[in-house]
Amino acid sequence: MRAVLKIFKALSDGQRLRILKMLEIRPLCVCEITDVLQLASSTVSKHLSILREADLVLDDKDGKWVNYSLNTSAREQYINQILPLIAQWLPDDTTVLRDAEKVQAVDRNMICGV
Amino acid sequence: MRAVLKIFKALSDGQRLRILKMLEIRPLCVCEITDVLQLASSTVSKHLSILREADLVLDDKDGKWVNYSLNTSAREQYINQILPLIAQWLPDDTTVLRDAEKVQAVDRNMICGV
DNA sequence: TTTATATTTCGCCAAATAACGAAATAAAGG
DNA sequence: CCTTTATTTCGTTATTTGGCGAAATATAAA
Repeated sequence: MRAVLKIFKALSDGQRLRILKMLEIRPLCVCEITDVLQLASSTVSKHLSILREADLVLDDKDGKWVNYSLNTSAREQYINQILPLIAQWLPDDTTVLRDAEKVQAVDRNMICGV
Repeated sequence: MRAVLKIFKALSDGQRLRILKMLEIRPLCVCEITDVLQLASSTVSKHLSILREADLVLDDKDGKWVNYSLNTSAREQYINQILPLIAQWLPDDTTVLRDAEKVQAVDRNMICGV
């Protein structure tokens, strides 16, 4: 039950849901997500660690950046079953749509280290 | 996003997950659930109201009892999609199994108003 | 009508959580 | 090596949440 609870707790926050919906578009680094959510980078980092601990996302180090992506082929069935559900949810949510536009436009070389 | 968040928040508590798994067996009244979870009835009532607000369960008044049941045919797709997932999860969880045994044995006429 | 029972609501307290900024860590580039 | 940049960790604070018991509500039974 611990694993399931970790997943639902990870999913029970608006900012983290927004992050997951953004990662459906493409992998993102912390500062790109920070730019969209308009939160402190330490806060975004914490959210991402909660998503990672729940196995919902993967982190790949790429030089000074850490790319986060959806864990679309997890060992756990929970993840494999719930991520597709979320992927088809909220297609018309205004916040999600606005975030998606921002993700399209964002370039880590421009926005990181302003 | 509010509706989805409400659902995930409702699912992100161990006691409420236990309640949902118990309701997979059969509808239950508050005092039956209270007997299994060993919490104050006011606490159980609060948990049930959170599950109801999320549309995960229905409440049917039956005399002095209120029967709670899974909302297996909800209007919202979220509920229709997530309840079947949960139904196939945690089949071997020791707490869930122990709760299930207790649900089989419990009789509201015996345990309510001890 | 009075009493008993089931449930909900309310007020309170302790623990968990989300947010921030500052400091620590790690890698890139001059 | 030294500086810059991206990220994480830590300490603090405000808010939320889960728990309880007492009081309120509603129905059944006597």
